[in-house]
Amino acid sequence: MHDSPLIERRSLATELVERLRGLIQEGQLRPGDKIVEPELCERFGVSRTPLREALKVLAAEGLVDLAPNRGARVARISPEAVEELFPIMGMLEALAGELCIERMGSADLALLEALHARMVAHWRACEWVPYGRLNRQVHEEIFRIAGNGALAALYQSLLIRTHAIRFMARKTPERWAEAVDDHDRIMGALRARDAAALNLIMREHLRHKADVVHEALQQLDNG
Amino acid sequence: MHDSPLIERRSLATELVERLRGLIQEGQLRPGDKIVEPELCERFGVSRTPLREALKVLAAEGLVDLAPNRGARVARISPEAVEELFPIMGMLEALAGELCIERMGSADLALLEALHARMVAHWRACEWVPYGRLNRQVHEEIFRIAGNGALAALYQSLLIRTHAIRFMARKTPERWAEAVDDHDRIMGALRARDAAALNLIMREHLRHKADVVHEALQQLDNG
DNA sequence: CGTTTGAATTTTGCATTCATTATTCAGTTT
DNA sequence: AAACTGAATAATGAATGCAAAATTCAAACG
Repeated sequence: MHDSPLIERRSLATELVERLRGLIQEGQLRPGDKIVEPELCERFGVSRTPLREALKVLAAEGLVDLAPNRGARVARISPEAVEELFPIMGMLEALAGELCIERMGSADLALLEALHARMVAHWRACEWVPYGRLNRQVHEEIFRIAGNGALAALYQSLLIRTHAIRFMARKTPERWAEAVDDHDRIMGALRARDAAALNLIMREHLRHKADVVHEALQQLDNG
Repeated sequence: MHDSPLIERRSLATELVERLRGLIQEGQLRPGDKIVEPELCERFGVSRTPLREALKVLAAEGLVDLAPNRGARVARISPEAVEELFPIMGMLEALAGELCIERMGSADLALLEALHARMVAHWRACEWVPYGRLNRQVHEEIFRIAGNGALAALYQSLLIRTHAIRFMARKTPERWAEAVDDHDRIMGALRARDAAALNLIMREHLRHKADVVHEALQQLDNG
C-alpha cells in the first residue's frame, strides 16, 4: 500500500477560526474591537453560519467575548487576568522543562544550544524582531521535545490569549537582559539535566514576563 | 437604586453546551457514541443551527470529536491521552495548593479539615458514593481558596475530559487506601503551610490517579 | 458465499430567511 | 443646550432550505 498523505478537508468554520486567530494575533483585530458579523462575512466571502460557529469556538478559547444579543468583541486582557494566567503558564512551562529533560537526546540539546546562541547574538546586536522569533523557537522546541501534545496545545492557547498584551509590552533594556539571563539559566539546567532547578527557573521566568506586562499596563494608564 | 439581580439571558447554544456536557458526564452519551444532529434536535426541540454551534464548542473543549462531513462522536480517551493529561492536572493542582497555602485563613483550613474528616469517615464505612462526593468537594474547595478563576476553569475542563474514564475505573481497596493516604498528607502539608511538600504530594496524587485509570483500561482490554 | 457496485436514503455544511433585540438619530420637552 | 422619547435602521439568534457528501442496502458479479 502506498502511503499517500491524507487529503485534508476542512470546514469553513475551522478555516475561519484560524484566520480570525491570525487576525487577532497580528493585531488587525485589536482587543476591545467590536466584531460585526456581516462585515467579516463580506470580507471572507462566507455566510454568517460558519462565521458564528467560529466565533463560538474563539469565545470558548477565551479570545473573544460574546454578549447575548450584543455581538462579539475581541477579548481584552486585564491585569487581573495576567495575574491569573501567567502562573499557570509558568507551571506548564515547568512541566514541559521536566519532560524535556527526561526525553531529550544529545541532538535535541545541541539544537537548543544553537537556537539559544543565535538568540543571544541578536540580543547583543539589539535586534528586536529576530530575537523575539528565536526566543519563541526555543520555547516551542522545549515543548516539542517534551512530547506532550495536550500540554503544548494548552500552552499555545494561553499564549495566544496573552499575546495581545505582550504585543504592546516594550521591554526595558534591564528587563531584556533579565530575560536573556533567565534563558542562560534555563540552558544551564537543561545541560545539567537538573529538573528541580529548571522547574524553579521556568516559573521565575514567567513571573518576570508577568512583571513586564504589568509595567506596560502601568505605562498605558499613566501615559 | 435597588440592586436587583441581572436578568440572565442565555442563547440556546450556550444552554445546549451545558446540557450536552451534562449528558456526557452522567454517561447518557458515552465515549465513542455517534451524535446524530436531527436526533438531538428532536430531543431538545431546537433546530440544528444552535446545536451545531454547541458541538463546535464542545469539540474545542475536547469533549467531542468532529470529523468533516462525518459528524460528531463523543471523544474517546486513550491511554496516551491519560498519560498526557494527568501530569498537567497534577501541575494545576500543585499550583492551586500553593496559592491555597498563600491565601488560606483559619476558617478555610477548618472547613477543609471538616470535609476531610467526613471523607475519611465514609471511607472507613466503605461508602463509595459519598466518599467520592467529599473527595471532589475537598479539591473544589482548594481551588476556591486559591482564588484563581482561570486555573479552576482550566482544571475543570480537564476533569470533564477525563471524567468518562474515571467513571468506569473502579478503585481496588489498596488504591482507595492510597488515595486516602494522599489526602492525609495533603492535609498535613496544608496545616504546615509547606508549599514545596504540597507541590510534590499533589503531583504524586495525580500520578496515582493516572495509575488507577491505567489499571482500569488494562482490565477492559483483558476482560 | 464473500465482494463489489450503485441507486436510495440519510446526514452534513452552508446559505438564506424570518423574528427579536439593540442601536441610531431626529424630534420633542424641559 | 441637555435629556428624554420613539420611530427607523441595523445587528443578532434561530429556523428553514438546499446542495454535496456519506452511509446503507440490495442486486449483480466473481
